[in-house]
Amino acid sequence: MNIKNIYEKLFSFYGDLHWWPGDSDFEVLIGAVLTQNTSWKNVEKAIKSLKDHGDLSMDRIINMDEESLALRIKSAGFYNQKARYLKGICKAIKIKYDSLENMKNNFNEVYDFLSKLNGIGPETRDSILLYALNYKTFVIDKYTLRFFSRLYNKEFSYKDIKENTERSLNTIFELKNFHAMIVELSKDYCRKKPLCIKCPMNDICSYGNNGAVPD
DNA sequence: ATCCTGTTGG
DNA sequence: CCAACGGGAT
Repeated sequence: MNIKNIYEKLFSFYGDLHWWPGDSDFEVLIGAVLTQNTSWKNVEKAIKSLKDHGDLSMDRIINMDEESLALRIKSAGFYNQKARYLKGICKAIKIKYDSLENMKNNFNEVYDFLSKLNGIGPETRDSILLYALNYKTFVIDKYTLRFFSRLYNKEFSYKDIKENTERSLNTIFELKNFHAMIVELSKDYCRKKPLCIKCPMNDICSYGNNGAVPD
């Protein structure tokens, strides 16, 4: 079973999940930070709150004082540090690139740039690269590692899965939708306490076939 | 290993 | 009531 087959099997169950919703690349970037350890519903509220009081632009985040920004994004949790992160990230982008459009032509440089920013770890970085900047890169989160380790009954590294997936899937759409489908599967079935019996991947999963699981 | 924190679902 | 949440920093 290779990555492409896993993708197809998931796709026949979930189809196109339309990730990531957002009216602009910048909104996607903001959402990537806001959603850290937070459900997407609460991020939507935060973004709506921002939009209700002005347009969502880099300059506005930079010029907004940190406390009122924190208040606007309160529903997303961790609002003090996220407000600080967002301002710092926007300032750094403004200084080095001026706009997100100017970040779309140099993967290695942008990858290193994002990696150094406070508030952007591996998953947020990869999400921004894939969903906001449209680079052909795969997002690995803790769901992805758990999913693959159960599927093959083997521990994989971040690099293992990332390189293998980027080799096997050819389009940006597939990379976007693969991550989306793994997240949905992990919330619906491949949870910490998994629901293997009803899981659409059960018949090819080593963990599901050993299945010490509820009905 | 702990802190950051509001919201929702079971 | 508690667990979980498209994590990251120290």
